Amino acid sequence: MGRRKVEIKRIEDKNSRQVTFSKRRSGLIKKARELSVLCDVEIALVIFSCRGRLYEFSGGKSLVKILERYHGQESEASKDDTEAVLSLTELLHMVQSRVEEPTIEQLSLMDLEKLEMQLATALRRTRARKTQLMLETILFRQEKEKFMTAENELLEREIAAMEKNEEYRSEMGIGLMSNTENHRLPQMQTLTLLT
Amino acid sequence: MGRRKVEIKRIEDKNSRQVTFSKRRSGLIKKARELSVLCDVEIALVIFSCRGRLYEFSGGKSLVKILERYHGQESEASKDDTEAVLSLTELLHMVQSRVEEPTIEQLSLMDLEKLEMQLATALRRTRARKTQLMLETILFRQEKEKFMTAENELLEREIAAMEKNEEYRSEMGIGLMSNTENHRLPQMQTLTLLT
DNA sequence: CCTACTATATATAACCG
DNA sequence: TCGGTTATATATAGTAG
Repeated sequence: MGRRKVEIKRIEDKNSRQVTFSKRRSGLIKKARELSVLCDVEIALVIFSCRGRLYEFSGGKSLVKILERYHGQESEASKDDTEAVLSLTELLHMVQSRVEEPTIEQLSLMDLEKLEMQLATALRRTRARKTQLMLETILFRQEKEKFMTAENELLEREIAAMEKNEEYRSEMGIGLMSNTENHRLPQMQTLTLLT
Repeated sequence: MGRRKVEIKRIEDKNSRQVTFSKRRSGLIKKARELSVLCDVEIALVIFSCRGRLYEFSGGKSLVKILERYHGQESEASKDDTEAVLSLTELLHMVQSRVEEPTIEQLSLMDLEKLEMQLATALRRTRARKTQLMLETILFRQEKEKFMTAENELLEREIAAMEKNEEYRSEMGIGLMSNTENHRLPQMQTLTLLT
């Protein structure tokens, strides 16, 4: 639809390719909007120009909402993370707001990708850090437990030795003896139950 | 562009809305394809019909590839999860293969969403379970530590008492007397119950 | 639900400032 | 690079089968 028919193949002339891109892009977005309104359907349209910029249209709900149907409750799932976690949804919101910001409208895809990368890295680090912290805590407590167990045994042996002395010295041997089991056993039972 | 001009607002007649949807949808997809070819750009177009089906077009790379630009290394980041985690990318692959499967081409959006929900739920459960396990381990070790600290103190007191006795008896040359078990044992039981 | 047919509305290629 | 004009190509609303 123009002065002459055009073949559908890559336009080699850089200039007219850019012009055509600009015109047809707005046309496509217009038609997408019309379809979504006329037929009450959800449409997500994302266009990455080869040299940097991102254009999008989303009908009905926001692009984020529509794309969320792909993730299900991805963002819900990350709510229980200890530290604030940037979900994909939030990332999209950030990207979107940046794109819609008139003053940064010229923000290149490269910039957006850099931003993305940073956010993803931050997220990965946060999660890794959380895991590491929990592991460290567990390992530390394991070590501490080992140490205290050894200490306990030592103390108990000491007591046993003293009791031996006691017995030896007292003719009757008044009963201090069996008490070591009394606190060891509950401990063992507790361990067994909880482990 | 038809026999008469149409207002861009929701078509109330269900039948003609469906007809219009069918016609304009193919038109929109055609135009998206043309734009992507003519101008050598990547385009992702996703259409959710309100009653069930999903249509899509993606120019250049696959829809998955294009949408991946939104996630960056999201799937990379989840690799360190304990159990196998279905990334959005994998989910998209699944959805796409289902959609492209000729025999299941009639798979409804409801079915796809059910599938999604299941995957997301599984993922959420896996993560929650992992967190819970780690927390439980930490709490258990905290309690155990408290218990052992108390026990150590008691044993130390016992030793101190016995040493006192020792001294006393050494001086006076008299046999042993008090035992501290009477205090110690109830205390131990309480601790055991609390642990 | 398509397919086909038109009449008409729209989109846009080439051109211009 | 942008916005407007115009001639033409395309899309599609209404209709029938």
